Amino acid sequence: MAEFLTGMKRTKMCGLFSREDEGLEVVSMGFVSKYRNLGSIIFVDLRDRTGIVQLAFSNDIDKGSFEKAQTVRNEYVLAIKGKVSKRAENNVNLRMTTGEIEILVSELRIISEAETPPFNITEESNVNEAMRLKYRYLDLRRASLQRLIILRDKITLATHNYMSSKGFLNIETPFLGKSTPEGARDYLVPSRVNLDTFYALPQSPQIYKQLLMISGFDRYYQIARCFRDEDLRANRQPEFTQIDIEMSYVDDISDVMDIAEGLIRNIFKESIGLDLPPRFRRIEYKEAMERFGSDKPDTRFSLELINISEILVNTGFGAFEDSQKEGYSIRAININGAADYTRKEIDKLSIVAREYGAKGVFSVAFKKDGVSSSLLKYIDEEKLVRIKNKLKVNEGDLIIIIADKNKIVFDSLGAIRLYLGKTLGLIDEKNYDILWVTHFPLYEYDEKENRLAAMHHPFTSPLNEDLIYLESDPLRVRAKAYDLVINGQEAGGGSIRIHSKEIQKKMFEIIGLSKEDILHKFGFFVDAFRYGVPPHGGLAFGLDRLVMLLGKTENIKDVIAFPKNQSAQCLMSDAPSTVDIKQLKEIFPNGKVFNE
RNA sequence: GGUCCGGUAGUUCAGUUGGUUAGAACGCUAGCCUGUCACGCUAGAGGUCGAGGGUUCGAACCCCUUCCGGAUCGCCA
Repeated sequence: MAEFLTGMKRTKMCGLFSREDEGLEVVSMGFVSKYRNLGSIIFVDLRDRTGIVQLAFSNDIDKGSFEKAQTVRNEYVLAIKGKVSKRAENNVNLRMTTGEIEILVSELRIISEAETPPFNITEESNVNEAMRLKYRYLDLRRASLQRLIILRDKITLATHNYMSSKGFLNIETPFLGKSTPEGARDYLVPSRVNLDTFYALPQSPQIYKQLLMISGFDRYYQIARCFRDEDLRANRQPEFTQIDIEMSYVDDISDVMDIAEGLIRNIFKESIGLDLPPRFRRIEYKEAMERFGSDKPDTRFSLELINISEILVNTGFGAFEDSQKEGYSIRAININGAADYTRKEIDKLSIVAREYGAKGVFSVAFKKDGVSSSLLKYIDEEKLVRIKNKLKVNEGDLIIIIADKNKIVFDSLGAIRLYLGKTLGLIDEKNYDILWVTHFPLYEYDEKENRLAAMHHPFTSPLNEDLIYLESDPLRVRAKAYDLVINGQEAGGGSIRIHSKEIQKKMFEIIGLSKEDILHKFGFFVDAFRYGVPPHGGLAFGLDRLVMLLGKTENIKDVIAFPKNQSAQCLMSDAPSTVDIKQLKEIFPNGKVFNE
């Protein structure tokens, strides 16, 4: 039978006991983490979120609690009264922070019994993720997960403190909003009061925060939940959290980046005690793509891409012929000391490349006894020397070449670079590599829709000096946009926004929105621009990704208390689920869900 | 939507050129044990081999279908 706490007040949490408590009468509470019955003495590891303390029960200390302790099992919830005692020297456990003491129990209350859990709640247990998600509340008892949830709290607290200290107001924006089907799919919520109409859950508070600037709040931030109905990944959930920031009277990207740097520095300091440099490196988008094949480069290792189009043009080799065309190129990386790679190892790189649309890779191995490559027929000695010089090749090196459209070359060679960085152990996992990527293109070409699309979002301001190309050569226009990249992951990004109604109108036109589209989707937003708009800008950090980076985990589920699985289901509560027909009839009384 | 990997005891896994009664570790139950901390020792319980169909004298193993999970590409303004 479960007992009550009545009269017992906890004096200290389990993991906080130390030698200084020796001799004190204490009250402690927690879960049974481990139970060791040695016959005439019983040890229990009592666990709470701060750690573990060892309890000792024996006839010599208290007969009643000793007998009761014999019925205790793992995961029981206990409350105990006892005396902190220093352990004999040969019984000290140096692996526990509380290992120098134990509590000799004089009163035991079994507050709650527990059935045997469906899996072992230990750090070593390596359990199927579906099982862990079904019993999420048990999985969360593990210290390694609690550590991440606690880290998340430190990060949000550091955020609130810093933003408040810089004069930013924490303002909430609606969950129930208007569907704006640019970009990701919206989660829709039917309205019962207004038949046949729908709210959409926000993909981000973007429009609201810009309206807050138009309202004159000047500096806003919010730790905001966002929703996107897209397919999931190891680092993507249908609902996720952003640290969302917007500020007025800014024009230059540095105005926002300075605040963001301060925030990130404060977060690192407060959460893991790490001092970051006073300035983060900056690299322009074009350079990031050319050197690393990525707009979120992992610069913890080199292995950079080199453009060799110029050398291999006019070789007469079919696969290289396109490289003369606009938007095509031939690029290579030099893998030091890899000349003796087997066919299989090179094939593996080819497979990586093909995932990103490349047809395959060409290799040139500079072996001791000569150069080996399927391209030798097409490359004469002079070209070979030029390649060697450009890629700084030494004997024993292997170069990998990809020729295709720029996007494919960057994506596939960039992926090979990352693959090699990981598998060859070129990455120092202890370090944090932080940099800004700036000067993104304002537009990209959407081949499927056959139109221009905003690379960031359609409220992003063009660079002043590129405004002249807005109509004549829009793909040449760069944006006042910036991404913060940490260890090759996009931690956050933002931009200076358009504050001119003329440019905003032009922007909508260029991405192919008709007058009706603009009115229907963004009418209220365009209206607001008629009544005075302070120049403004901001950015958003992915909170979940920040916790992942600082907590050194690769799985976003580890940093969210109750995450969804890859099919966007909650295996614990079984959401989403069908609903009662009564509920449906209230929302769709005519049985009409859509008309075409 | 495509591709790849996986599903055997409560958990993590082993197990096929198709052949008696499907194993191990941890966990669980019972007994013993006064210094354990991955306690130890002894004994025991526990399985529709994801599901359905097929091939075969015989299927965890081979074939087909299907369900479930994970990774990844597309997608994620």
